Amino acid sequence: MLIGEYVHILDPKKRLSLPSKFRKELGRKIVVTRGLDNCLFVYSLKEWQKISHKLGELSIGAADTRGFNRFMLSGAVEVDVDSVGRILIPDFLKAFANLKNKVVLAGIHSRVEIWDENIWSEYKKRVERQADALAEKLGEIGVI
Amino acid sequence: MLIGEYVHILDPKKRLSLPSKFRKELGRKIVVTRGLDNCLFVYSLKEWQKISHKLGELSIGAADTRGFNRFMLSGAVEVDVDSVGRILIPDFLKAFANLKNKVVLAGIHSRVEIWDENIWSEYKKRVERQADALAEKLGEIGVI
DNA sequence: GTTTCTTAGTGGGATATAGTAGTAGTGCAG
DNA sequence: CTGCACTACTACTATATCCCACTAAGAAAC
Repeated sequence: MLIGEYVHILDPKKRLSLPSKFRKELGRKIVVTRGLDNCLFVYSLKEWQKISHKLGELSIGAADTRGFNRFMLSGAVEVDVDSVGRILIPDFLKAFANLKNKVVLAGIHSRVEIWDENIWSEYKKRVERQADALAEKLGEIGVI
Repeated sequence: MLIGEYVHILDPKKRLSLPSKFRKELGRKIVVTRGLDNCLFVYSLKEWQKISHKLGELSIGAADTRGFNRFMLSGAVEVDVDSVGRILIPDFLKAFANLKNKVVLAGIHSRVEIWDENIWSEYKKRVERQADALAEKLGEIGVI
C-alpha cells in the first residue's frame, strides 16, 4: 500500500523522482493521468490495466461517456522510470496540474497523487478546517 | 493502447505527423473518417475492418442507421504514412473538423482523434467543469 | 559520539530522434 | 508544350532521452 507524503523537485527538464518507498510497488513502467481537484494520478501498469479495461466497457454512444473517456484516456501517458528512479511529466499534464518547481507526491492506497506544493497546502488547510466533520464520518464507518 | 495528447502542425501541404508513440500501433496504412463532436477518427487498418464490419451488421431499415452509416463510411479515407511518419489530410475532412494550423492528436483506446486546437481546449474545459460527474463516474468504475 | 559507507535526490552534458520545412522530380491537365 | 499540383526525398532544428557526476542525508560500525 502506498502511503506518505513527499516534496520533490520537478526540474526544468520535467523530470520528477519518485520517492524510493514507492518505487518497488509502482514498478518500472507506470501510467500518469489527469485526476480530480487539479492533481495527477499515478498508477502501476497493473492497476491501470484494470481501469482501462473498465473504461473500454463503456458505450461510445452516450455523449457524457465520450467526454469521460477522452478525459481519462487522452490524459493518460505510459512513462518509464529511469535508471535513478525518475519519470518525465509531459507538458500538458504539467499544465493541467499547474505544477511549478516544487511538487508533492502523496500515496493514497493503490495510487500516487501529484500536486503542486501550493495547491496541496491550500487543499490541506481546507480539509483540516473540516476536521470535525471528517471525524464524524470516520466514526460512522467505524474507524474511531 | 493509444493514449496521450499531442499538439502538431498541419502544414500548408496538409501534411500531419503522427506522434511517434502512435506509429507502431497504427501501422503504415491507416483510415481517417468523420468523428463525433467535430473531430476526426483515425484507425489502424485492422481496427477499421472491425468497425466497418459492425456497421454493416446494423439494420438498413432504420433511417438513422442509414444516416450514420453514410456519415462514417462516405467520410472514410485510407491513407499511407510517409517515410517520416506523416499522413495527408484530405480537404473535405480538414474542412469538416475545422482544422487550422495547430491540431491536437489524442489517443483514445483503439483510435486516435484529430481536433482543431481551439475546439479541443474548449471541449476539455467543458468536461473538466463537470468534476462532480467525473468523480461519480470514477466511483462507478471503482477507481476512487 | 564520531567517522565512514551507502543510498536517495538533484543537476548537467552529450547523443539520438522527433517534428517541421524545404526542394526536386514526376505526372496530369490545360 | 507549359504550368500546376502532388509526391517523395533530403536537410535542419529543437527537444527528449540517456548517462554520468555531485551533494546531502541517513545508517551502521567502531
